[in-house]
Amino acid sequence: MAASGRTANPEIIWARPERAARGPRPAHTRAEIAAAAVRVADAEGPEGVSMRRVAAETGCGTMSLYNYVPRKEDLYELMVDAVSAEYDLSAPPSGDWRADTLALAGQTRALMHRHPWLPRLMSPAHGFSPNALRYLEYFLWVLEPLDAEGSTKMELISMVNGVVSAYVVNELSEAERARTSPFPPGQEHAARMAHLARELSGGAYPRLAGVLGTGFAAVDLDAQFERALGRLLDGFAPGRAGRRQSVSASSVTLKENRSPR
Amino acid sequence: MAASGRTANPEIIWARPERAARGPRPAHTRAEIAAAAVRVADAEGPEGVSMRRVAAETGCGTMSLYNYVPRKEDLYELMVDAVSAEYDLSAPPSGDWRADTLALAGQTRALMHRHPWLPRLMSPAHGFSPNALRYLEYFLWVLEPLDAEGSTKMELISMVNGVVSAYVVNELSEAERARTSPFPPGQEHAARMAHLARELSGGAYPRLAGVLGTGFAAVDLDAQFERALGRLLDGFAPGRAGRRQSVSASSVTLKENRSPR
DNA sequence: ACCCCACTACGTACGTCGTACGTAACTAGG
DNA sequence: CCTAGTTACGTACGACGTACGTAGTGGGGT
Repeated sequence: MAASGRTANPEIIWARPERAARGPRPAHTRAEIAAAAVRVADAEGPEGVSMRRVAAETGCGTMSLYNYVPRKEDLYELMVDAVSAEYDLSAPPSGDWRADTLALAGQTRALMHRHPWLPRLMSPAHGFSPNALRYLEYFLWVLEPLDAEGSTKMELISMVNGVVSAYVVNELSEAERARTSPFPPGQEHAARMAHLARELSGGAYPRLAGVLGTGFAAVDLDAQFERALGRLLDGFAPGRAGRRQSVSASSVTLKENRSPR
Repeated sequence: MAASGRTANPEIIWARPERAARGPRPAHTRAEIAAAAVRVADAEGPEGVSMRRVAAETGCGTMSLYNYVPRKEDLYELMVDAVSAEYDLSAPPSGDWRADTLALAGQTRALMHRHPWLPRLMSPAHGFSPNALRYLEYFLWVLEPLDAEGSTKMELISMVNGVVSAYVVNELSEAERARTSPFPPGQEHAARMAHLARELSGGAYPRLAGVLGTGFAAVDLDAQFERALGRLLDGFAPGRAGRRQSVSASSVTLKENRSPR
């Protein structure tokens, strides 16, 4: 009969014990495999993370990996959890939830710079890994001085992480594209810019041409990041909590144009 | 000798003419192929979009696709541009940049609900497609009443799109996971919830347990979406433009912990 | 102490993917 | 009209995720 490891249980990987009660002791650990996968992704990008490659990096046969990781998607989950251990959550919150949140966001940004594959491999469903729980708990601790409902706090956390992720993806997009591109470095970007200049010179996009024409001379990315996030947090600051009534009147709700699919 | 279509030019697909000067007239158009790919992605998800599948849907041989699309990544670009044509940008801005921006964000959200693969396939590098330029131009038109620098406006656009994308990914994550999961519907989610409950009952995450324990009874997603975005826009509203000085003092900058890679 | 069997390790194999390349048919510019 | 550049597409290659079979291993029940 098939071994229990083969029967496809819809189990979360974190619910499955690392070591089975019976049988020989595994030659590797989850942490080892996660570290190997992270090493591969750091060095070769997320597209380099294949079961064969990670198995080779771990030092075991390809199919042996499936004893530790039932599906490749779970390997991603292991990877995200592994790098999430890099969060430094040792210092207790200062009491200034705004500053602490910005510091946390800064850590997330740094994490994503160290592991550029993180935004692509992270998914909202990864919220149950040990380090994700640790991170969430700490974030809620940071937000304790904030006078808001629990659901609002969770919303804030999601928004902050979403914004950080979006911001970093923008920051890294050119580098990522250059890394993936099969052409000499810079050539693709040059072709893009040439095309953009050609389009803008046609006069069909006057406002865009005006904005892009003035140039983006050496913006301070760190300052821009803080400014953008600070604006988001301002929206959560008490005292200005009220939604402006002029909004919901004119904005489009989704109900009327949701697809029937 | 190799045909020019084969030599790998780092050209942007939008810079390459749809119809070559010489040779027989192509049997299909870019729009046809993009529509076919969108049809496949809508019906089977982004992982169903293979060159073979799209070629079959288009009604041509697999390798004939490469006459229209040099690489698969360019097919993604075609798809994103194709659905971006669904934006209704006919009405001139009302003069209320805040309301108009929320309406635009609502359109983006609706678009992503109709095409759930959009957030995953969209990349910041897709900003040069015809419909992306049209969208950007319109957005800048909407923002004309806002007294801010061009770079700030571009920042706002990026942030809004980032937040909308992050929000929708969160909204759709459970449905997407159910669609991808090889297990009976709901079973995976149930297993996740059971695991979460088990973890929380251990007492290691008291704040998280408190927040999640109160339950999220039937939140109004539309209202939540508007509230979240409204908060973001509040940060851009003039009169409160100044960054709070307490911020940059205590927040973590990236310079000190950027990886040398 | 022993045995049994769940479990580990891993080689082989299948179907699918992106796409390089060769060839035949076709069509506009000289 | 010729001919060169282009379209159409079949074949083929290497890499992927992973189902499955088999051999070996070691801990719990007797």
